[in-house]
Amino acid sequence: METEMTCERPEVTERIAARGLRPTPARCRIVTLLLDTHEHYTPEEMLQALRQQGEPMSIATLYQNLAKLSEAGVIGRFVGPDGVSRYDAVTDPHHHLICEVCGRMVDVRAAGPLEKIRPEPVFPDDEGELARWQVKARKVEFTGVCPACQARLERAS
Amino acid sequence: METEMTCERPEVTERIAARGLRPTPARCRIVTLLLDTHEHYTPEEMLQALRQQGEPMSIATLYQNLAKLSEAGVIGRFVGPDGVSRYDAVTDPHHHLICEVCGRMVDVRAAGPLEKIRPEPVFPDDEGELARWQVKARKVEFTGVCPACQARLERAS
DNA sequence: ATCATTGCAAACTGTTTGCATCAAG
DNA sequence: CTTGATGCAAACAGTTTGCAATGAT
Repeated sequence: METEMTCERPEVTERIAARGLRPTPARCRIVTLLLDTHEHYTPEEMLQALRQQGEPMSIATLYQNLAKLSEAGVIGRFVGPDGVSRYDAVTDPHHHLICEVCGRMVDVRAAGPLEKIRPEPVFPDDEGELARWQVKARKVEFTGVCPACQARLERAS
Repeated sequence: METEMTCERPEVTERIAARGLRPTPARCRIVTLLLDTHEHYTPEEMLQALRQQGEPMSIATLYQNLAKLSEAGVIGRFVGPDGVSRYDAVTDPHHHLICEVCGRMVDVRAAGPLEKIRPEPVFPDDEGELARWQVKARKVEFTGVCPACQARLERAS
């Protein structure tokens, strides 16, 4: 039972250390997993993935480290439409494209005049107040049908 | 202990019945609350609001009815950034403007060439697959600072 | 020696379900 | 009389925390 003291990959070690966290084995495994896939894992899914790699981890340790890593900006975190936290390796602001059939989600950038999109009131009474908001950012959630589901739907029709 | 058999307001009764649900007292109170405010209530907040109006309700009844009402399209539902469900009276597709300081959220429409905003890959490997997605909708989450928080921040500086 | 990390178990929060009671069609 | 609504209590799922053992500096 040898204990690996740092990550195998210097890339990972550096990424963690750069944010002032110690690159412990648990953290390295988490970050490596996220970097190698472009998945948006829930904690539970990560646990399974790590278990399959023969590198299991306590659920408490996982949650503790996910919190630290995401607070430090080493990994990204958001809450899915089902209310469950999800984590990914992309920390820069980005957007999501979600398949309305299977729920799959891919990271995307938004091309086009995003800054030109402005909020306007749904309720007329909000008009005045809305004008005094300072709008700083826009995040777009694209929904549609992924290629795999399009094929499946066609076949079924 | 008289039992009100339908809503006081025909508007509310109709809205519920139009979707094939019986306008029971509990449902009427929920829908009335959402129509009268433009809040995005969590179930817990609704419970408090109803209690203050002297019309409390069992938490189970509340959850059961929120599920039915939102599935039937009588009310809108979404999951907030904290992972907690929130409900509002707006069922048409719309967008949100969120204060990054206090978390307040208002319903907005998106003005501008929203259809012109298109997803493009973050990872080059996704390029080919991304082109084959069928993009159907875009939802924008605006973030910024609300007038009240702007004032508070100014005062503090 | 000190401080951070790990991980088990227990606590907590938001949500759902089983079931008995009550009201409506 | 049959079906649906209510509400209490128990069950659940995701997440957090207390704490003791372990490992790193």
